[in-house]
Amino acid sequence: MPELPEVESIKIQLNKYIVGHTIKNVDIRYQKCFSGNPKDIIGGKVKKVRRFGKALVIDLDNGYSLVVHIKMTGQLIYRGPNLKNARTVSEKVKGGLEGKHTHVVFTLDKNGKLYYSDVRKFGWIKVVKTSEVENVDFIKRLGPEFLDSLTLDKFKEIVKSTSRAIKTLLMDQSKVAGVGNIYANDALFLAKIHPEKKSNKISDEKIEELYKAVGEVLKRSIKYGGSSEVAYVRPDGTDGAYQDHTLVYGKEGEKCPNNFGGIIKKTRTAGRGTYYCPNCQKL
DNA sequence: CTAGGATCCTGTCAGC
DNA sequence: TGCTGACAGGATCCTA
Repeated sequence: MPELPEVESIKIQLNKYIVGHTIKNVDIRYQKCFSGNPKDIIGGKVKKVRRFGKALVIDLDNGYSLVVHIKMTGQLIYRGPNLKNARTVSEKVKGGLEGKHTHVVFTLDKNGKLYYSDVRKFGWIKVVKTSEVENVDFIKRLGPEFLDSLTLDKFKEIVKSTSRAIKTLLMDQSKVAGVGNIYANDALFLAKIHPEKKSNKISDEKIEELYKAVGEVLKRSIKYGGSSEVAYVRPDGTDGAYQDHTLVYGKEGEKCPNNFGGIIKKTRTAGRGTYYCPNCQKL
């Protein structure tokens, strides 16, 4: 699922492809995913793309911004002059770029296009004034960013402040921004902490290990271009590769990568699939 | 404060 | 083959 590394990968590519393009037209085919006035962005030239947790912000030079949350199955795909030798679009783009899951098409100048598609329709796009981006509900509620503003001390404070299961805490965007299911599972495995462990019962040493583990897992995935487990693709239309390098996520019944004989187990916590090695991650 | 469930949505897959 | 039901999941909201 798109989490911090996936959205970061999209951000990196969009900064390469759409910056400098002017938005000529917006074709909204599924109203529900779009809010704000589309007219406000027409004529705006893309200045920069930013990321807040799992949300993307496309800043224009006319004082407006697009805030995009792709949730699980949203896709942003660019076609145009900045993408030389356009690659074949991944088969994960169901129905293709002009298929029934394409909900918004931005026509850019110089024959560019930005397609937004989303099979499950959970994602959204909002037009807001750039000065108001930080007041968008989702962004306003975000906790500190891993790999950025979240220091070890701050992380310790957050973890010690609650008795909730550590995995649930890691995925709570208001506590820590950007971590979702895949990376919570893998980081807890790397730090050898049981997903159901009560946060305030974790030792300082273990919290530090976890802090490093999350950072490591996120950075590794960014290097792989994100994880194309279900629907994630990059704006050039290609898949990321982290899904081939997960530690425990999606590996129910397989041997634990530490090779001490453990078999990866799958359970559910807070309604989410949870994978761990009962040998390495004791409660 | 916490956990748990329902909600949004549709493709996929197991089971009959 | 074709239908049905369960499942997946990020974030939010509601109830207990």
